Amino acid sequence: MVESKIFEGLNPAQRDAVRGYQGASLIIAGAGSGKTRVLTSRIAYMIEQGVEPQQILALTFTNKAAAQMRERITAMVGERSRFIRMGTFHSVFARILRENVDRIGYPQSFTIYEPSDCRNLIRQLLKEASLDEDKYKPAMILSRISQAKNNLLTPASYLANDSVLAEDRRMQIPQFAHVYDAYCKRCKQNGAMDFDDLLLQTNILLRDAPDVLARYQEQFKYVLVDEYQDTNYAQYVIIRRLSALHGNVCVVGDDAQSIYSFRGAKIENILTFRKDYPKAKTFKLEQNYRSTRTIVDAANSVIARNTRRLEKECFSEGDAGEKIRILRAYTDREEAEMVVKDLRDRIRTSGDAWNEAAILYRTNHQSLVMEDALRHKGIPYRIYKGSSFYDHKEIKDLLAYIRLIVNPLDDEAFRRIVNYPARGIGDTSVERIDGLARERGVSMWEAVDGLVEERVVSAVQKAIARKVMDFVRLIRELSQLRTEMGLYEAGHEIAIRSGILDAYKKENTPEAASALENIEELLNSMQLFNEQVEAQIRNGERDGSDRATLEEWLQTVMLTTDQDKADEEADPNGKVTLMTVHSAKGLEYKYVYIVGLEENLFPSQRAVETGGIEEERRLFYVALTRAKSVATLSYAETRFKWGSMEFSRPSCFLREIDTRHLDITLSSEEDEDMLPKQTRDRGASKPGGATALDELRRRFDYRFKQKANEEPLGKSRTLVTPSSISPTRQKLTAIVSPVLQSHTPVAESDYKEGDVVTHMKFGRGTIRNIEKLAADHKLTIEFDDYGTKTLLEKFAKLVKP
DNA sequence: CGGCCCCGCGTTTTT
DNA sequence: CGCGGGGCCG
Repeated sequence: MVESKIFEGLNPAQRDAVRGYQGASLIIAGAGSGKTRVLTSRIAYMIEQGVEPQQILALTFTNKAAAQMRERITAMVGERSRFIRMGTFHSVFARILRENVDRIGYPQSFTIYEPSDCRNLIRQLLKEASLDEDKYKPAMILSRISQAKNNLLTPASYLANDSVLAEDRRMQIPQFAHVYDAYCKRCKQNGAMDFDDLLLQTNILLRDAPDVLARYQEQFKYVLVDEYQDTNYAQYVIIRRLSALHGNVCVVGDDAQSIYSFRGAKIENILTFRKDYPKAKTFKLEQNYRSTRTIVDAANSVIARNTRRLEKECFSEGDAGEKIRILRAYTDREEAEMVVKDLRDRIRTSGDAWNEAAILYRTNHQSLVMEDALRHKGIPYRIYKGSSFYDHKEIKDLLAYIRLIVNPLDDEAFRRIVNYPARGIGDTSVERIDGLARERGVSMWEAVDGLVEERVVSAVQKAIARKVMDFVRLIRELSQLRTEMGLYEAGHEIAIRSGILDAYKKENTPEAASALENIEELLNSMQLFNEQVEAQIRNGERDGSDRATLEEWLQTVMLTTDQDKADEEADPNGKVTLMTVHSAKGLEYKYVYIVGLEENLFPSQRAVETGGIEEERRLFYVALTRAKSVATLSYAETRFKWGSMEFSRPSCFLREIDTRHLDITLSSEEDEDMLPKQTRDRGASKPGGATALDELRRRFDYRFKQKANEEPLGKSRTLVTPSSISPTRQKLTAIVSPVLQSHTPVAESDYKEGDVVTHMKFGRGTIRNIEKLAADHKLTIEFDDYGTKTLLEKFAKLVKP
């Protein structure tokens, strides 16, 4: 039998995974193992074998992944791919919900709450219940609600669950269950679902409407799931339910890359898949086509320390490549300079474009120092940040108009725009409308009628009632006009008649200009959406009477982030990419810098405290495996945290990399002590030869005495900048020395309590406290003009007057 | 009713 | 340090 072209260029393991599409399958796909290729080839092969595209349901986590997959499948099987039901969990089930939502008591025109709506609603409810926001922190309530929904705990089941209730009491939020209950009731009353509802309500629908379940079970003969390691319980149950009839469920993922537990992802789903589906076939994609052997082996040596793993042995058949270097810096600023210098040298000598390099960090704020350093050297960069466009106020406002037009029950939208732009309806009036709504158990929109019906109305109240009615009329008119004109035209009209466009046009600021641009972009997306729908109609994929609607566009917009369009800019040489490790998942760069490898940062303190070190290690694994040719790691020994200097110790992950893959540039005698310790106790020093301690002294001497000697004693103590360090010395810094920190004796401080000193910036001050630290003294100084500050003696540049 | 100031707080975030 | 929210004042 002639094998299909689909199999060309696939290795045996990949071929097996493509071919075995009947029944349940687990495809364990290591980093860079061609996962997407296998998944898309499998779908293409299924279609080639006669499976109807409509019978295939393929679920992803991002729109980008879905689009990419569809594109690749189209390349293999052509336009038939359009009929595959493929998209994100949220978008696919939002659509299914929309078609059946009457079965679970929501209006067909339900809108989707974005996180800030949810938070506002929670604040509202806390106020109504007279609960203290200091104890019931909205963010915490929100995440707990999210957790409950992800675990399919409805308010009713929550109230019946002693263990979660006990947990609430322990967390000092005994009333949480009632807040949760009120939240769900209010959402339903408002005809609104949050992101988590899209999964929870889908479960409720499939549970309570057996005919609906049966219909989709029959339709989706094949269910495929990408990034299975990141699915939560709600998603897990949906998958189980939908595939129960045919049993053709294929999940693809990598347990080693499960990094979203904080959002409810359950690594158990992939770990125990074979128990859930005992007849499942397992395929392992273990060959890494992305990275050098060094990188793959180094990553393996780290992840091997995790206990909760699926058995697999990833390997690369590429070059050994360069060893991994570790840059050690004294401060976060110096770290940035070293990284940027190294990066620049790398690009210059290789002739590669800037966009071959990425700087990855654990937390977003770490980008700031990196940006400074890049700007300073004039290197083009871009920050890949996960903000959606509805983070912008102007977008939220315009969307609120559209939401209210689509679904007048949406109180959060109502509240947001009833007086925006200002039309003389103040807080008091809004609260009155809200009061009426609560009293009658209806939405604010419906309660407005009550406002005018009120028997006793003063002149003022009459005036306000008139203003509110004007607003209501405006929304009604806008709602009317969307049936009369095209999508884009309606959107434009809404932007004008709401007054939003005017408000920004009047304001002659750069911010206003950017707001107008964003609005324009949003309107353009309507145009684009409309064109897409028109094309579908022309292709016969869609009924001619079924034109693009505002509802449909809105739903798409609410479930889209602008991640993918931030991709490439016109710059021929590209830009260096800066992003969090989380955002980097799925991406790859020739040169990867992982910065801030320090205890309490990466791994994060929280993770260590809550026993989440394994996930943190997976995160590091993800970071490392982004690199194609060269991975460079860095850490700083001190770092600015919330305005003050903090000491940091090298990350345990640095010590977990098999030293064979590290570039250690020290002489052998020093190696013994300077190497990351994998077995030895920290701080133990070897008899004879140079000890770690000696080395540390030498370095400090070098760094601080040298400078001090050049200048009049006691005048100032400057930190040596990387550029002033000799090349050989710089190599010296390229090692890990986790052993040293806490055992360094410190010379007495040059100061004593009560000393009066002068600081460059803060002026005159008095030393109030001196705290002895590992390698320095922490001075608490009360400045005459700047209040009390904590400074490090080494860096403070103090002068005795 | 809106603007300004001060206080508190501060992982990661595909939807 | 930098942002957002709430409170207070004009």
